[in-house]
Amino acid sequence: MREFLNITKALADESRIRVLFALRGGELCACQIVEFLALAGSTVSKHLSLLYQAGLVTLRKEGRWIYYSLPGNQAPPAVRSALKWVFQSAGELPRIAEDAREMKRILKLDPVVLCRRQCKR
Amino acid sequence: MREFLNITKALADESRIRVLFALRGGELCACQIVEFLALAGSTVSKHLSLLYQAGLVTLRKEGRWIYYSLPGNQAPPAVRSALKWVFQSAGELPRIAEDAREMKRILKLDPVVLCRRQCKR
DNA sequence: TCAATATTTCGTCGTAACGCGAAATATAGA
DNA sequence: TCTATATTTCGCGTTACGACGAAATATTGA
Repeated sequence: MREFLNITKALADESRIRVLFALRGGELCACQIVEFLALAGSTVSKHLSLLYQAGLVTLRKEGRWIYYSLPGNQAPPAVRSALKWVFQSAGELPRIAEDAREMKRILKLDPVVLCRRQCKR
Repeated sequence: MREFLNITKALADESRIRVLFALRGGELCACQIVEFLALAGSTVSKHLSLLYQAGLVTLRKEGRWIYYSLPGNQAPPAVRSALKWVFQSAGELPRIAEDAREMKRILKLDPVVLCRRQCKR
């Protein structure tokens, strides 16, 4: 039950839903997600941690970057079906469409530049 | 987005998930759900209100009783698929199995007796 | 109409969640 | 080794949520 509620609680926040959709385009490093959500790095880190604990995202460390992505077929059935449900049910929402456009902009930027800009603050 | 989050937020609580499963056996009046959750009537009312606002349950008033049930095929797709997901993903949890046994006990009782008992408190 | 009763709404309290900035951790490269 | 940088952890304020009891609302039946 705890595990199942970890999933539902992780899904009960707009920022985290938006991250899941953003990851549909492929893996993203933390600094790209910070830029995308336009929240403090520490806040985004917490959101990603909750998604990770629920099993809704996986991560890959490469040097000092951490790349997040959606889990593959090895994920538990509850996670797989949760993601399937979210993508089917919320995929047409206006906010998600806007986010997709914003994501295109971010992907054109160099992650190195993003990180530097965020550290400056 | 608001509507979608109403659903995910409604699912992010153990009591409300348990109610959804309880309703799989058919409609229940509020006093039966109070007995089932073993919480204050006002608390249960709030839970049911959240589920109702999310569209995850429907209600039917009959005299001074209010019967809650799962929505039928007229429910929006997001709601239908949410319920399908919940029932598939959490159906095997131990807590849900215990609840099913407890529900059998409650169904043997007369709702009138339950209500009277709760009003006495 | 009046009393009983089924359910909700209101006011309050304690706890959990979201937000931030500052400090801590970890890695890369000079 | 030392510095820059990418990310997380920590501490704290504010807001949201779940719990309760008391009061309010609505309906039935005497």
